[in-house]
Amino acid sequence: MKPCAHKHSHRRQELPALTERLRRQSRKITGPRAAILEILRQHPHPLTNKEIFSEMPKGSCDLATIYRSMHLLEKMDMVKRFHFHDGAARFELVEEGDPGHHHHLVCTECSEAVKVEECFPADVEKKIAARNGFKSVTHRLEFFGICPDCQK
Amino acid sequence: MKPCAHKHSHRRQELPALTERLRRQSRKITGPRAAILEILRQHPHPLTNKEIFSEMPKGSCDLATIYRSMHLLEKMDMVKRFHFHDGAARFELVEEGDPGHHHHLVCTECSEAVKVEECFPADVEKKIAARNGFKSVTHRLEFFGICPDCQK
DNA sequence: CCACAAAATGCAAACGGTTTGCAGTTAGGC
DNA sequence: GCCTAACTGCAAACCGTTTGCATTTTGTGG
Repeated sequence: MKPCAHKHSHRRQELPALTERLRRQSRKITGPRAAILEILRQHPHPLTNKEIFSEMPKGSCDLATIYRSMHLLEKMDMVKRFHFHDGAARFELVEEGDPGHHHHLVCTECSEAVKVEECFPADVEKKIAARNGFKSVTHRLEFFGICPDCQK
Repeated sequence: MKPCAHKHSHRRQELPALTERLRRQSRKITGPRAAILEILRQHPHPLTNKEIFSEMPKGSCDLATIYRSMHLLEKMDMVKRFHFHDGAARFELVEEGDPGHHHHLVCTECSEAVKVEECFPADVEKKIAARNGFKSVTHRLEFFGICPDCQK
């Protein structure tokens, strides 16, 4: 079987490589954390804490632990947090070194999300920042619509 | 005194014109609603429900009433709802007929927001929608950074 | 001008996502 | 294997928001 060659092949990070990053910061590799990372690895789409929770062998860890883990992983730049239309935060694994900045096209009916490669023009963003004297400017951009399945 | 001639003069809608829109849909002009509209008129920036609440003569209405009013006004396209970095929804008055689609540059420290005229290129958005078979696609875009005051 | 129904309000309880304090558990460097 | 920093479960609290219900108000049509 050939190595994966998708359009935008994010060759999936191995679990050991991920736990290695934890160890490097003297954070512990615990059951819950390994499970969370494995679930994120297997779902290349943004997941809510609840979704992660329900993917885990039931009773294997507390929801609060997931919330805490996601904060940790976020601070370590191992996951990126996204906000869609509903109130719940969603998380995606991020390649090491990769800023993980990208956007999604999200279905407002079923919350299905597809990655969008296009981004807001950097030079325009710079101009907006400069014009207003703001520093460290980024943006949050998501597209919303009705996906093919939900159009029926 | 000359009529206002700001850079982006949104000549402010008169209160009677606003209440007229309510009446047209056989909604009632109540104390709370008039107060809310007046407060929005005087603050050309997105306000949270709590902010609106605290601008009102204290005890003059319940927070729940504001939440309900904002839903009504939103459904009537009289206000637009925005989401910044913190969890709270914010609202801005919208000119009649105007879709009210625009963006903001928001300070992550103090939540000050300035309107941004630039928008994501419509043709690119169309392409993204078409490529994925999505219908009725819009976007949500906000810029975040540190405002001049908070840089010190 | 009044009566009346539809619309709107206050209050308090409940909600969903998220955070936190605390006491007990565990990973992993020594 | 020991010991401590790191982590966990549990339950309570938090924050923005929504809702049910009994009561009040608006403005219409008579």
